[in-house]
Amino acid sequence: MPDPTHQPHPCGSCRFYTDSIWQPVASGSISVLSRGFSRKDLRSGQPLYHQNDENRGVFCVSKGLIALRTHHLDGSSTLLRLAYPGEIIGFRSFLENRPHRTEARALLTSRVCNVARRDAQQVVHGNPSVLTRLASRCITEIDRNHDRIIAAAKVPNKQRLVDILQRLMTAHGTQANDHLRMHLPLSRADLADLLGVQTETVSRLFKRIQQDGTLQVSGREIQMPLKPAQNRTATG
Amino acid sequence: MPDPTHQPHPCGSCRFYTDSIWQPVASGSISVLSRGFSRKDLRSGQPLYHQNDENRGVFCVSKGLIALRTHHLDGSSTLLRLAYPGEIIGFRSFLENRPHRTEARALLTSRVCNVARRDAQQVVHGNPSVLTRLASRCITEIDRNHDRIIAAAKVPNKQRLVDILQRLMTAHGTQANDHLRMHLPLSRADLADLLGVQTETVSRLFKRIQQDGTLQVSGREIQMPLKPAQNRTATG
DNA sequence: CTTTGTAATTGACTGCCGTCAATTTTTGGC
DNA sequence: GCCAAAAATTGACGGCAGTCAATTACAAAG
Repeated sequence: MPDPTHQPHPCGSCRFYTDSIWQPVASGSISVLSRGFSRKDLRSGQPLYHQNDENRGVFCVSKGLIALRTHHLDGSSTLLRLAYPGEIIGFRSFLENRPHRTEARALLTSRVCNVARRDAQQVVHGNPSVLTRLASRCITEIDRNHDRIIAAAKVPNKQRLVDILQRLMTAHGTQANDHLRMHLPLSRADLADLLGVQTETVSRLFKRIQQDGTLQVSGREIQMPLKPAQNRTATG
Repeated sequence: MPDPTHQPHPCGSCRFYTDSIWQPVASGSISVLSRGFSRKDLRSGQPLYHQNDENRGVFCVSKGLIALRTHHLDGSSTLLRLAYPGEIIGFRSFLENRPHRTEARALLTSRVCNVARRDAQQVVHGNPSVLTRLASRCITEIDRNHDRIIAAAKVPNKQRLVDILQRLMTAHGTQANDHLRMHLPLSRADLADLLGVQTETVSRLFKRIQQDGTLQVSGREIQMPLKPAQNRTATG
């Protein structure tokens, strides 16, 4: 921008700009935002932060897929959340000023935007609407968790696995002929941690799903018919 | 009123005052708070609000026990949360300006304080610290949900039931000799909804727990040894 | 005190999942 | 292309939970 008094909003060109937690913001805060703003590209498998790390601000997933995972004392872990593009992560430790309780790790080549902690705090203090939007994201997370608790209690594991795969397929699948294809970004162990079962069970679930004809699996390659014959869903 | 310029804080005499979301607040907001403030006593089984009801403000449990439950289309339900004294409820629909997604119902004779929606909104707008405290409660709820998701995946149902009973015992049990006693405020169906199992399973879990000697059950009367000898080996 | 409906328990049976163990397949480095 | 390590699958078996059904215990109303 030629005019330094009118810096562009760092999220201005993002496809999630309208839903950004950093928008709207007083014009004076734009420079603070820009100062703390940075992008980070992650390769698949690369960690963004570790459990117990100090918070370094709020992160926003711009591209890819991030797994939020807690490690337990017995060495096992639970995959608490898959963060899709447009979602923010690290907000709990940011708001509560505490270390991260989960590890964040890219499952795909990903891009994550960050506003450094101090600057983010300054923007929040100067713009109550940002806090309102942060609270809104917290509530979205609560709703997500409620859905998961309900699903764990009411939905058979087979269907829960299909639901996870469909969500992933929607976000990261590619259309080929009359099928959707995807290279599964999660290991069997990850899926097991997500479902709360053992990896052997995930293998058996895959076998049963495949026998139903819902989808075809070969290692991490997954293919499903375009018209979701499963479930409800209005077919044209 | 003796001195209208120095109204007392409506939560001032509450034992949870120091953790109140309505504190601290600008002195000018006290009168708004007081205007919207009300107490409500509930008998056991009495609903505070229903699923899909419009939000009427933020509620704070002062005494008793409130169950937050969602009803599903198939007629079943899930008990998403037990709200203990000091905790707030209804904050999601308040912050998001949407109908309640859960039903709130007293499981014990309870007292609930309320700040009416309009007045609560006014106080929030005038006092950013209130929003910070609300966000903090949201995060507490997220943490609770995470704990529950992890427990559902990692902890056997028998132990989960014991954990629930111990929490209830701590909050509502009475000491008698070397035992803690409690009249269970939840039905078997409620416990089943909380664990995500069937009522028959809850019955069988109770039988197994009793055989272990962890506690004694007779209908809704529960008794457990004062020294928490459960887990691991029996006491010598 | 009885009645009547609801809540809770018990039994029988089936099926899914955990566990242990043994392969087989895939992956990453050379 | 080969090798070692990791990931995934398969099999066998036991146990816990779901389901259906029947019975018993409890509680509110007359």
